[in-house]
Amino acid sequence: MEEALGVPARLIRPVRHGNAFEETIERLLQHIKLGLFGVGEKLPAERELSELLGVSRATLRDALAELQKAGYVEVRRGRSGGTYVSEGRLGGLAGSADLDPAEVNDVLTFRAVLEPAASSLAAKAALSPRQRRHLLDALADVAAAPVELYRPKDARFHVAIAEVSGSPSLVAAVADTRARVSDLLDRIPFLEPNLEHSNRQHQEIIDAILRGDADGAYRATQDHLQGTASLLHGFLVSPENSSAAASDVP
Amino acid sequence: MEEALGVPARLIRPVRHGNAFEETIERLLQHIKLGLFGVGEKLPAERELSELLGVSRATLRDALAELQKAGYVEVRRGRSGGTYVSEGRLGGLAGSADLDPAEVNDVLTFRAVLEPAASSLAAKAALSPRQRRHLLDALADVAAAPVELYRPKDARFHVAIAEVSGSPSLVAAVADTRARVSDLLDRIPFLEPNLEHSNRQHQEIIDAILRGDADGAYRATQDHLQGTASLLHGFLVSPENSSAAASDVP
DNA sequence: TCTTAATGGTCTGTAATTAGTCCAAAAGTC
DNA sequence: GACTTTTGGACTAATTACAGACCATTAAGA
Repeated sequence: MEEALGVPARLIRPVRHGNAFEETIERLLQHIKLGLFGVGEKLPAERELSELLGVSRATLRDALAELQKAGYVEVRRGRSGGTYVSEGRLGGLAGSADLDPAEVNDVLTFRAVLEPAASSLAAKAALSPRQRRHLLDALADVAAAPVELYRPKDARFHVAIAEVSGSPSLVAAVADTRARVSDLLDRIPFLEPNLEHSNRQHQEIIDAILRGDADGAYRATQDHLQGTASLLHGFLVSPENSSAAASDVP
Repeated sequence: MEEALGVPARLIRPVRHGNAFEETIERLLQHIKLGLFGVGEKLPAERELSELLGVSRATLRDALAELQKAGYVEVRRGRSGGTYVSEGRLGGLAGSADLDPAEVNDVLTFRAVLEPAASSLAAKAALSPRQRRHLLDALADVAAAPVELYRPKDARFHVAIAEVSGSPSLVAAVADTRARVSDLLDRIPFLEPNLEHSNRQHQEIIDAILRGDADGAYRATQDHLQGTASLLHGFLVSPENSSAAASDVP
């Protein structure tokens, strides 16, 4: 695992991860899967969305056409038409497929760094009434979600916490990492999650944040992540792979 | 600051930040400024580098030509020729220029999340002799650096800590954030940094990591970041901008 | 010394991407 | 019902980016 420490090649990452078309599809899919655009809701208009994504309308349209063909969205034209997120079609096909241990460790470690910190920052921030409302809305939303919509609502909830932490970079990192975890979860057989337990933990996190208890929020979030971490680690056979990933960070 | 909470538009980021040419220049510059390629050292060969950066050789060459024109690198042809990092020309022109308070807060907050966590993870990991050596080398390197080379060596040191933390994503995030801080520092008048104090803190961090003291490493890193944070905050006039940024995360 | 290998330098054809314009449908507004 | 606005749909020309082949230069190695 540890070849070439310090050799620049190890630290040089690709500037681009595929062409604009592919990256746009991936980004849109990420937003849909993370519940950023709820089922049945409308995406921004093409002209606006292409602007937001920093991509030409032509490229965006190619990507949207692909998503439409795959059944993720429906497109209607005319005034108050637009691109609408389809029902169903969430959470991929629970095919097995091999988890890359390095990817699992990386994403779980990184997430264990980001999310508890986000909760802690949220607790320390002087939250406006709007922000409190936002958190409570997200909490209620995930608590009310049926099992098949749980994952996106859950993701949306955790991103909401990052949103009130005051750092856009942190929000982006949390969203990216959630998407990566989601992709990993799509690759393992579906296990009925313990929604009640999860919701209780969500409540704890929010309670701690709203009463300004940074340490409590940090620890509650840490505990909450543990479940997914163990689940994913359980699907890595080799006992060598466990390492310190997803363990706590003070 | 808090308009449109939860509205998707806020969470949609550009897929690309400019064209491939610009992104490549920026990335190379980042690597040079962060001391990834030391002064006088040779960058990987064009064919290899273009592969690593995921960009065509033509585009990479355009970018290198630009860097050459700006005096950052020198190019020699023939066998064992290549692209060499020039002396001098580091650390931009200490022009004043306006700091964007949002950017300052974002980057300092994010960094305060990432770096202490990286140190803590490094302390918890079972470090191989090579990894310990890598850390000690980086430490010695920064301690021996003359003032004009301090910034890149310092950055390299902190990236080295992230490298042994076991999460490539964390390494990338730390490197990116360091680069952003560096850009901000370039925009304020040069203040002679207290190198001795900084080096003592580096030593403390490494000591804690090597003896496996995660909490100690976390706190030492937190303290170390405080200096830069105060410095940058000092250049933001409005008292409203301080917020919780760069404060500690449990 | 001669050969070879590693490197940057140059060119060409193709594909992806963009910006811009105009068209067509649907729904609101008067 | 006629007009206007908002939306997706379709085309074009220009630019950017790419892959690949080939040339030129230099130093290492036989």
